[in-house]
Amino acid sequence: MKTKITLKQIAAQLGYSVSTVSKALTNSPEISDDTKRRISEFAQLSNYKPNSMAQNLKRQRTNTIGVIIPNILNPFFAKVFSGIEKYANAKGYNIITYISNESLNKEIQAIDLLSNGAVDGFILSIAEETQKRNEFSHFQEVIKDNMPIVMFDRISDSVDCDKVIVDDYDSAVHATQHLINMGCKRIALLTCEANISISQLRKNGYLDTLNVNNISIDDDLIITTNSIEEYDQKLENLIQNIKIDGIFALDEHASTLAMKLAVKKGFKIPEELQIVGFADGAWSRRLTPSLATISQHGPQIGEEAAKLLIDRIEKKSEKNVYKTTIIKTELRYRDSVKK
Amino acid sequence: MKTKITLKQIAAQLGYSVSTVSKALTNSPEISDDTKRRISEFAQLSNYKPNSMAQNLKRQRTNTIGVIIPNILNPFFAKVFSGIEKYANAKGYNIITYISNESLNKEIQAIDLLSNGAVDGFILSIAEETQKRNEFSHFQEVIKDNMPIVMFDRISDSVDCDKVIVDDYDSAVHATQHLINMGCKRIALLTCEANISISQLRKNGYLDTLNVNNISIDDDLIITTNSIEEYDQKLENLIQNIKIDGIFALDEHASTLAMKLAVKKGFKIPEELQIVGFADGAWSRRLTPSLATISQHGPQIGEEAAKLLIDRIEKKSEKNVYKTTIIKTELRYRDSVKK
DNA sequence: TTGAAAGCGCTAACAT
DNA sequence: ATGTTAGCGCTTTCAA
Repeated sequence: MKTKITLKQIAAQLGYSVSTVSKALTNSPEISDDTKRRISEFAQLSNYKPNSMAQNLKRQRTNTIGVIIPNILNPFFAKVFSGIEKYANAKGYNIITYISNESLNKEIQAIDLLSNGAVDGFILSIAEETQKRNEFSHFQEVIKDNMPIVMFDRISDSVDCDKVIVDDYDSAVHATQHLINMGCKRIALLTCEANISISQLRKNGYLDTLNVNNISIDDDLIITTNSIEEYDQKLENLIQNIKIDGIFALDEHASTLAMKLAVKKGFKIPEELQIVGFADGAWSRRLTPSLATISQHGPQIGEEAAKLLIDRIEKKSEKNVYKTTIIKTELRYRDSVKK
Repeated sequence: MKTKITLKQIAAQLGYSVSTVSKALTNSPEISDDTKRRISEFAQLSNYKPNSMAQNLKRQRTNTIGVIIPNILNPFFAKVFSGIEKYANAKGYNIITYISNESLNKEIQAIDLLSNGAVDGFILSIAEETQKRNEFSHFQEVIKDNMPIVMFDRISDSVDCDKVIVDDYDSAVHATQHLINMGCKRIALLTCEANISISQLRKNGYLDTLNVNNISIDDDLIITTNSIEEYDQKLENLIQNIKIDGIFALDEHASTLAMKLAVKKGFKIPEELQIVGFADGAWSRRLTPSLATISQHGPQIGEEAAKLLIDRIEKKSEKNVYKTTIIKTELRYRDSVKK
C-alpha cells in the first residue's frame, strides 16, 4: 500500500491526462485502440489496480455487505456464513463480519461502525440478549436510513425487512410426529436456549402435535432453560428418574448431552429410547449411535439471504415490499430413531 | 446510505465552513467551546457519522484486515477466526473474510481483490491445493508491494512474513509417547489430509517417537492419503484385519471415523484400544467414549495472529524482521485413553 | 480522440 | 476562532 501506483502516476509517465488513462483502462469507446493498448500494457507492467476506496467514494457504493452472526462456533452459523460468502463473492461483493457473541451491545456497535458507508447492507441473525430484551430499535433506525437488512433464522416480527427462515414449527411437528408414529408415548422436550424465537416455535410444534395425537402434556418431560448449568442438572435428573421413550431436543448442546447421558444410563437406542435433535449433521453422523437430526440447509439459507440483500441493494426488489423466504427442513433418519 | 448527512450539509445548515465543522467534531482545540457545542448537538440530532470511505481515502488506511481461511466449517478455523475477530475489533479494525475452500485460484483471487487498498494486511492459512502445488508467488508479490501478511497453522517456509503456528511436531511426540507409556505397542497413524504441511510434521513426531522407544515402524499401520473415500476404505480394512492397540489420528475425519469403526467392531476403549486425535474439543467430549484430543488453542492463535499483523501495520514491528510465534498445545486426556 | 474540471466526503496545512 | 484551499484516487461531464 506504499508503493502502489495511481492513475496520476501512469498519466505522468505516459504523457496522457488522468481522465484519458481512466477511460482507457475501463475500455471506453472514446479512446483509440492504440492508446488503450499502450496504457493497459503499462498498467499491467506496473501492476496497477484501481484503489477501491476511491472507487467506492466516487460510486457511493462499497460492494461490501456486513454480516453479524451470534456465534461462529455454532456450525449452523458457520454453514450459513459459507453460503453468504459464496453467493456474495460470485456477485462481486466483499463481506465484513462481526460476531455479536449473543450480546446486544456488540450488535449495536457493529451496526454503528458499519452503517457509515462501510457496507451497502446487512445480513444478520439476532443475538440472544437482543431477543430477550426485545430491543430492536437499532435495526429500525438503520433501515430508516435506507440501509437494507436481511435477517435469517432468528428474526423479529417487529422489524420490517427481508427475512430467511426455516420452517421451525413444521420441522418440530414432523419430528414429534415421527417419534409418535414409531411408538413413543412419553417424549421429552429439551432446550437450553429457551430465549430465542425459534425455540418457542419449535416448542409449539411439539405441543400441538402431542395434542393432535391425544397425548397429554407432561411438564415433567419438558426442560426449557437458558442456562447450560441448569440444563445439565435438570437433564441428569430427568434421565435418571423420569420414564421416557423419546427425546426431542431443540439445540446442539441439549441434543448431544441427552444422547450421551442416555447411552451412559444404558438405554438401548433406538429400541427403548428414540432421539431427534437439532445439531450439526457431520458430527451427528459421527456419534454412536448416529443422531437423527433436522437438517436446516444452512448454506442455502445463507445464499438466499445474500440474494435477497443484493437484489435489494441493486434495486431489483420492489420498494417497501419485503419478502420472507422459508427454507424447508428435512428430518435425517439416523440410528437414534426407528424407521 | 441515501439520506446520509455530510459535513458539507451540516456546514450549510449551520452557516459554518466545512473545515470548522470537521474540526469541531474531532474536538480540535482551534474551535471555541460554543461552536463545538452547537455543531456537535446538530450532528447528534441529524445522526451524522463520518463516511468511512472518505476517511480511508484521506488517511490511506482502511483499518480493515483481510482474512483468508481454507474452510470455515472446520471448527479449528472457526475458532481461530473468532480470536482474530475479537482482537481486531478491540483494536478498531474490521475484518473482510474470504473462504478459499482449499483452492489456489480462490486464494489468488481473494488476494487480488483485496490488495487494491481494501485492506491494510492479511491473515491467512494456506489452502491445501496451494501447499500441494508449492505455488506461493501470490503471497510474495503482495508482500513486495508492502502489504503485510501473517500466516497461521498452515504456513510456508518460502514466504517471509510473521507466522503463528502450533508445536505440531511436539504435540505428536507427546501424544505418541503417552500411548506408548500407557502400553501401546502397535499404534496406527491415520490421516486423510496428508498434503498439508502440518500433517507431515505430526507424522514425523510419530515416527521419531516410535524410534526413540525402539518400536519398529510398520507400514501396515499407517494410512496417509488425501482422499476421504480412499481413507474410509483403507481404514475399514485396517480396523478389521490388522492388529492394533493404539490410534493416533491427524485430522477430524480420520479421528472420528476411527473411533466409530472401532466401537462398531467391538473394541473395548480404552482397555484394548486407545485413541488420540486432532478434533474439535466440544464435540469430542460429546462422543461416547469421549475422545482424547490435542487442544490447539484456536482463539489464542487468532488473537496472536491479529496482534502480529496490527503491530506490523502500525509499524510497531521491526522492519524486515519477522516473528514466528509458537503456541503450545495440550493433550486432553479423555476416556479414549488410559491415564 | 483527448483533456480540463468538478466532485465524491473528508482532513489539514495555511491563511485570515 | 474560523475559513480557504488543496488533495486523497477515481469517474464523468463537458469542452476542445
